Amino acid sequence: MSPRRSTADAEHTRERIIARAIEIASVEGLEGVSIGRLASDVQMSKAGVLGRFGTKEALQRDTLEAAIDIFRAEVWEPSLLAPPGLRRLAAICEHWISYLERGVFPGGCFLTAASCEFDDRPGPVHEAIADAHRLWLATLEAEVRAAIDNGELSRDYDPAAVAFRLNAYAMGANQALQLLGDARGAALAHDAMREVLGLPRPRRRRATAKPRKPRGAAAPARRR
Amino acid sequence: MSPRRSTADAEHTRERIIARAIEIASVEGLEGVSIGRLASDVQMSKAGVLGRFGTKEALQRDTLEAAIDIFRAEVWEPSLLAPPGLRRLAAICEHWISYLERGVFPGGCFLTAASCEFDDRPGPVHEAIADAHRLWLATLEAEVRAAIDNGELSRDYDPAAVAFRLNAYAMGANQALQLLGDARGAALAHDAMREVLGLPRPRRRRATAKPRKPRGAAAPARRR
DNA sequence: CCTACCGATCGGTAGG
DNA sequence: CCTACCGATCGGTAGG
Repeated sequence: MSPRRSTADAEHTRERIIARAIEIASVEGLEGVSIGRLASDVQMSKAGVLGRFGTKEALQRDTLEAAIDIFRAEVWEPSLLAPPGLRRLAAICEHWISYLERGVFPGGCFLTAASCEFDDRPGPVHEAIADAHRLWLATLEAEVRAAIDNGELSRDYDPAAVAFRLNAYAMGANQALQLLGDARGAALAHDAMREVLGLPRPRRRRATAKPRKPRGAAAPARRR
Repeated sequence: MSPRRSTADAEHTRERIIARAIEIASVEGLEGVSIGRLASDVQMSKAGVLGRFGTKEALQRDTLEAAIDIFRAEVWEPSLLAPPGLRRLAAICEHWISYLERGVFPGGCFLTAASCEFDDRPGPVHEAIADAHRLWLATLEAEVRAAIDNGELSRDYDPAAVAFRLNAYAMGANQALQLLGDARGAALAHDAMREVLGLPRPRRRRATAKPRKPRGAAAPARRR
């Protein structure tokens, strides 16, 4: 056999395990990923699966990390094509809504689900989720500050308030789409995100059939 | 023994089981409520616990229903003292934030947790959660319509958009408080809720130490 | 990576 | 409401 075969195969096997774990966890939760079921799904023995990670908790951490990588690749990285500040924030919102609408994870936003599941369970998985969330909020806040420095947003805007609201709208959209199966959630969140950023409403998306009024003024998330 | 004793005891026992199930479920999720653990916690046999409900799923439904009753008693019922429309909406927001801040459930908002846990698991528990969420959104929308009819809000306000945003802010506050342990989430949500309703900022709550600017204009959640 | 196994716990049932 | 039990599955280990 080729000298690299076992290493390459091992990496491939690991990726297959993680990919399946992400699918299961996005629907059943990270705690719902059981080693026996995972082994049967990827046609391996339990010991074979567990051997890659050591413990279930390590498997959960690696699964979470891979899911965060997907979120980053879907929402953050494509937004780097836009310049820092308001245009990048607008790009993030577009990609974020698209990520939720397309159902990148079968069970809806993985990070929201993991956040709810582990918000009161102490331990390394909780810490990893909280760190990822804090990092994302800080990233959004940094872009708001850049927009202020660019003169695109008034100095009255509070970066923490804007980040809080954008994140809240994304969670609301995820709930509408996943729990209620209500596609209007994406448009409601999209409108709200653009309003928080003081951006005009874009060409109409699929939304309610209600009569439209002229658009309102931007909604400032001001400092207190 | 008194003729009513067994019935009263049975009811009391049932309440003890449900009360414990709510505590467990708010931290570990509804799926994390196991009959054996519940039995041990309330000092009964597994068969004794299960006999009350028949199946685990029925126990989950009854636990959910009891949690919804608590939410209603904490947030909705005290708001009925305010007249329909804007003043009732303001009261709902106050009680909602207070409910989240006080940690009425040990694991944070039970309904948000259950919504995340069951958003992609079909079945009667999913339906019960979705029904409860739809009812709550419809309740908020009805109050927005009343506020419009009262002339307290402009006809440009979209009731569905307002309800969506209020709910999103509550979820954001819950995440900040539970996942991050960040008490500022309550003030951020409170400010955002009042802004959506066009209400002035109230006397300062415990919030950030940042310098304050004069308050901004109300944030209209207008029809498209 | 495998087979074979560990003790613990799961939801649920039989029989009283 | 109890004891006693069912088959299934859990996370994890021994030994190779």
